[in-house]
Amino acid sequence: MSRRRKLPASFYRAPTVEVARALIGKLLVHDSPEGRTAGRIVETEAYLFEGDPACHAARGETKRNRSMFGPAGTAYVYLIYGMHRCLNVVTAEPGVGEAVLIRALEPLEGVELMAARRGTELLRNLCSGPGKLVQAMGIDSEHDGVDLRRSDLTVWEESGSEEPEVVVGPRVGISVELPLRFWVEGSRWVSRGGKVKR
DNA sequence: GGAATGATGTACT
DNA sequence: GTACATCATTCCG
Repeated sequence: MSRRRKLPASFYRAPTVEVARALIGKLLVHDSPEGRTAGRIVETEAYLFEGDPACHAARGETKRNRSMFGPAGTAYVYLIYGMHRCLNVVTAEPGVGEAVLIRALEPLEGVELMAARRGTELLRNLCSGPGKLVQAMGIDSEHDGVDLRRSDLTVWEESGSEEPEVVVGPRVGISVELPLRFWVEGSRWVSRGGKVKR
């Protein structure tokens, strides 16, 4: 039987690319009044302050990206395309302005609650995209700026769980071609309908 | 004050 | 594969 341990603060302070890679296989858990939902992270993307124009923090601190400049282990939640929200994990030292976008989860707990929130029965459509997983997990703008170690939204690692095989490729929807996207090789839970390009 | 834009998802061909 | 819904933030004037 595997045991769960909350990720220590030092985990998030590592270089952003390392954190993005290491977050694959970890567990995202949300305890909401409706119940608990949890999933295994299978896809992430790193956003760097240096040389990465696609990073929200690239042009300095604004009202929206304020939490990206907070301490490592802070959640950064923002609205995209006027209708979807995305969840990021702030990394590195405070003030650096780097983060990891959580792009897809393998649903583990509270699957029925996820399905109700998403309005679909199809398991593969619950968390296979940044906007989808935010909706399925019941995350909203209230979670922008919360501490992922001391709030209802937390990240865990499982002792004894096998290390997934992680592969790297270019990010999705970004014109800047950098190998900053990480996902589990062959996973059916990743975004883009599982059709991954390397 | 106003217009352009986007780290997406869904529906439809 | 392609169209488009929809709005907070950003940037320009």
